[in-house]
Amino acid sequence: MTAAVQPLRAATERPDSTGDADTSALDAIGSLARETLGERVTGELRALLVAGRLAPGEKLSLRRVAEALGVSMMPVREAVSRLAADGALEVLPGRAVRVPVLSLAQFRELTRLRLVVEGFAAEEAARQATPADIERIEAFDAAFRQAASADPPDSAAAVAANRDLHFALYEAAAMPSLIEMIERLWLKAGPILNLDMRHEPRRLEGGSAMQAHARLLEAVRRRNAPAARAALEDDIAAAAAHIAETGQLRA
Amino acid sequence: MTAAVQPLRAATERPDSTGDADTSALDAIGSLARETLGERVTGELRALLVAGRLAPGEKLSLRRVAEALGVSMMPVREAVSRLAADGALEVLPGRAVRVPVLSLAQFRELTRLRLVVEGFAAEEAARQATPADIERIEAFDAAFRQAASADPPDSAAAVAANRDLHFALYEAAAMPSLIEMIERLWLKAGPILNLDMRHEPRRLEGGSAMQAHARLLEAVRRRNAPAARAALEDDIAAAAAHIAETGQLRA
DNA sequence: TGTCGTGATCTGTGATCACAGTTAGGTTGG
DNA sequence: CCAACCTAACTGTGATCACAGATCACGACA
Repeated sequence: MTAAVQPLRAATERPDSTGDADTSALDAIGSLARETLGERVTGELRALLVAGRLAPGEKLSLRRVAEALGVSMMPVREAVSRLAADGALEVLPGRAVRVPVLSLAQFRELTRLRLVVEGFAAEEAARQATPADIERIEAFDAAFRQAASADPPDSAAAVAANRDLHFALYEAAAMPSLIEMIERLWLKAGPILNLDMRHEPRRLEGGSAMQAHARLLEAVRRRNAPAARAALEDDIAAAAAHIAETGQLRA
Repeated sequence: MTAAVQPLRAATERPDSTGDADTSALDAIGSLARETLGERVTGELRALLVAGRLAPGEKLSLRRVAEALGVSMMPVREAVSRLAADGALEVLPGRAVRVPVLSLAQFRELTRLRLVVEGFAAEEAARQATPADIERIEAFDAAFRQAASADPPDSAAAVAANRDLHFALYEAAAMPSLIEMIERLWLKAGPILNLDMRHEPRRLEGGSAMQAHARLLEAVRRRNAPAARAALEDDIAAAAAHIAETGQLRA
């Protein structure tokens, strides 16, 4: 019950070995600052959350997570503190820490904010995207199509590709704080959105996501900011509508 | 050098004594959850940051802050972790933790995001505001006018009233996650914005802020969402322009 | 058989200790 | 008089211990 948390691999591995293809070796030297254990745990939990690997309402135990990750309780406390500050986790007064269960109203608010913020990001991306940016987005789009069109659909790969696709778009806007904002929104909405996709991979077959992505890409290629926003809004709204209908949300 | 941090008052005071007039006694019992020490420290530091009491580049020492607040180092660590996760504080690799120094580009990005997000909040507030909401905003507006019109201007009071005015408006939108987003933005921009106002209270005399507030209030009273957005955008843009010209921002 | 009490076990929170790395200041050698 | 070294004090990070409170299961009583 307690978790899909797995041991952190190779504590000695170079922290900058995460394949950011566009960072030069020189930049890597500058940020040679070793990743702290707490940051590593935070990243691990964040990944689990946006991927929907941690279900809403699921309880986490600091000691359990610490043991599973092979570290002391201390870094886990730090990670949970950060995530709780973001609303990505919830720590009940005297109880345990758990993944928040969103009410329908909260989910609707989150969706409205995503429309505003990610819509703005899409506009800006359409204006600023370089050919290299567009190529990256196209690559993730292809990966998403493949995962979603498979039989049966590879939901885990689709979730990952969808995330990569969206953030490749947002990164094209070249606004770091904006990306942080969007990551926070995804952290909150991720558990329901992607848990659902994991449970009902058939949703992918409708193809509404693939269609929206196609329109989005075309708009970005033509530098049509309003069209990019519209396509992205459709993508978000379609997924949200499905969740609001079938998802398990609190009253 | 190290800080305007002051001891936490009355550790035994009831946490639910914050006057939420619209919560029934029964609900208050439910949320009797005592505020944790770490949360209290977080709140203290947040207040100092948005008020510009902590200057950009100023270094903080966990032990110093802990001693000043009369608590152990532990709660301070938690608070700093949270604020660092939000980008409101910055912890150098092997050095100390300090208030981030924004570059001009970062400040401009922050301003653009504020225009998008707070502009949306103003629109929504104009649509949803109740008479009670409007009264609260008017009260803070009056306080701001008084502080800004005094000779010499009471910059500290003006900063506080300005903050209260803006957040009273945003709270009228009744979107909790939206308010969290805006608080995060203020946390990042607060140090420069309000440090400057503290150093150059003459800026208040121009009256551009008061004028924008007046237009904002009038728009909200008439439920004119676009006008409210426009007025707020002018308010933000005017202050930002002043900072970008005279503020001390990194290249 | 149903219900309440009770203790063992778990929870997060806070404090204290230990440590490696950096910084700054003072001293010594040129 | 200047520069370089070197030591002492400080930094955040991580681990371990102690504690109050909540949960849950088991058992006794009605």
